[in-house]
Amino acid sequence: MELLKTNVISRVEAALEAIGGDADLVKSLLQPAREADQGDLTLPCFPFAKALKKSPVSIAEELRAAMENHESIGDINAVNGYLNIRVNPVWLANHLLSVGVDNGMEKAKRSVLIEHTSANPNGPFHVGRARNAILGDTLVRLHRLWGNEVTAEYYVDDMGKQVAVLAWALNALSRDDVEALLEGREAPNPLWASKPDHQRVRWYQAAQLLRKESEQSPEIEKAIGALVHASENGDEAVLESFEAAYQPVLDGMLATLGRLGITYDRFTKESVFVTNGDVASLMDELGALAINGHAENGAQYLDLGERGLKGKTEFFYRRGDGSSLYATRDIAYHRWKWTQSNELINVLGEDHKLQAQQVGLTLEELGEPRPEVMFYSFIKLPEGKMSTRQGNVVFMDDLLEEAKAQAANVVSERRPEYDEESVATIAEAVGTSAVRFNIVNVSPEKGFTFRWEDALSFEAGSAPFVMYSHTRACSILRNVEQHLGANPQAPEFTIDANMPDGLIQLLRTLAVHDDCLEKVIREHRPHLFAEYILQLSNAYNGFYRDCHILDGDEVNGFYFAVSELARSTLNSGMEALGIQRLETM
RNA sequence: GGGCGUGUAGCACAGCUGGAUAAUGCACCGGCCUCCUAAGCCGGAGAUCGCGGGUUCGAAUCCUGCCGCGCCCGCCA
Repeated sequence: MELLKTNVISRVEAALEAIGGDADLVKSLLQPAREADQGDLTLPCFPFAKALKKSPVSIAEELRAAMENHESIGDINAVNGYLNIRVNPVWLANHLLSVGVDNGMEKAKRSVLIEHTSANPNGPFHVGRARNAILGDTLVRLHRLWGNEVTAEYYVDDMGKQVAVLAWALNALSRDDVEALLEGREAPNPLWASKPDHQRVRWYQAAQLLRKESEQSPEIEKAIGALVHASENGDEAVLESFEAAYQPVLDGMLATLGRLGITYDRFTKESVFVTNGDVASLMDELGALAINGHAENGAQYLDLGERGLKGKTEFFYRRGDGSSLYATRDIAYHRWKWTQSNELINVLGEDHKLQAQQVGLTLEELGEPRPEVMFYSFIKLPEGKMSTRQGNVVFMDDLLEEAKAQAANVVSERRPEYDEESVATIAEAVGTSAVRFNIVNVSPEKGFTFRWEDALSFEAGSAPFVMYSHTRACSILRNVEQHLGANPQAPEFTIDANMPDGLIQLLRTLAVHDDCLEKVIREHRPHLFAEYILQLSNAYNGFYRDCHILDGDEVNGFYFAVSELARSTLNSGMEALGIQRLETM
């Protein structure tokens, strides 16, 4: 609890000095107490034992006696060698209700460019890719909650083999060809018959099969290779045909993402950096570097071993035929990004770790900073890795549809009085929120296996739990407004020093909102904020249990003010996590 | 083989810039709707923190060795 710490640190330091200890250690040692029932802040006294030649237990006791009081301090105790400080709930309530949860903290607003998703537009958005989009979008929202200006950017891979395959297939294969080739595979879901991403992926999959199995494969490879080559040399006509092939697919993917509340401020096409000459001049610059090397066929690389890269140290950026590689274009893209913003964050799968390092080291070699990266592990199916190519996927469209259907079952079971339309609205909100939450809730670097029963969990520890607490708060607001009738002014109140546990617990939870958010922003770890919002919901439920805002004819103004603060904090936190905020459910 | 990551109750997952009794959810056992939405609340049971060494007053957390799992090690994207 930074709020309490800033208020009491000088007293702790003074007390320590008074008994002869090293006060410089307090800053790093004074920390949030793990045993929450003991206090909000704790100072372990073990490190002082040697210098003072006393036991930690007696040092803690002496400190407790030497501590000068402060209005923010509720009580102080010394247990097992720890000096524990508990916040004064009345002071805290006053502070939060006048200043708000951001503690009046000085925040330097930054401008941040976050690139995420950037999936190849060759088929419907599937769950394997979802972690990137959901983590990225959540990071964008969290930065906005903190007050930063954010540009969310999608880097469109509009050249290279994947798009070339799609473009070739749409041109060379008839619908009958495609269906004949894919015979025996699972039939497409008729629900998405009119969605172009679901249609066109059939051509892509058929082409991949042909490339692998057909006897005419060499010719196909040649045709596709020619397209790739042309695109990489900036052939406008080919690039246009590529765009015609992938754009409807991308639109379909974006429709799916939109259903999850994920949107982008800008789309930047990879090919731009080829056609505008940035890539060519970049390659010239790289060629002049001291660590540049030439292969026999004229290909060029940087030897990044000199810059600390381990393993294979040669990083190729130019092919023998003079064309660029994906990573080369990525470097050009990053140089451009640095002209757009002074803070860059990329969301990347763990398979990009090596390349991100190569790109980062090369940027440094060029005198540019390297971007920050949030890496995540892939979502796998119990049967193994997902792949559009092999048709071994769970499409996000299907997951969301299933989530909605299952949520609708729950809603109509619990609220038989709701009409069909309300059920559908609630089910959509619950379904999409639950899917998002179950993905942000786990730390990105942890491997993740997709299981339907987890993705569709609607109970405590999931999005609906949070949504439910929020609707309770909304319901209270409605009831109070109704009660106040023609006189809608918020009731005046005095803060009653006699506070139930649930109330104190809620205030303490509200007080650490910004501690958590600050850390989450600094370390790119959205799951910690998801956990915080869960705690806040839980604390609200405890408050709801202990504090009746409407008691007979009376509105308890103090409780109502706390409820409203919790409601708005939940509301903004849910927005940051992409959880829908329903007023009834 | 090398690099990076990961291993915590039956399952899932938090804690990892060292600090008290390892948090939470599911599943399991028991209790709570004449009272602001029970998608909730209260209580119980369940953990050799992968294994071995080391550093420390103190190790899930740091160091080291081993084992399992994942990703990467293309003039692909």
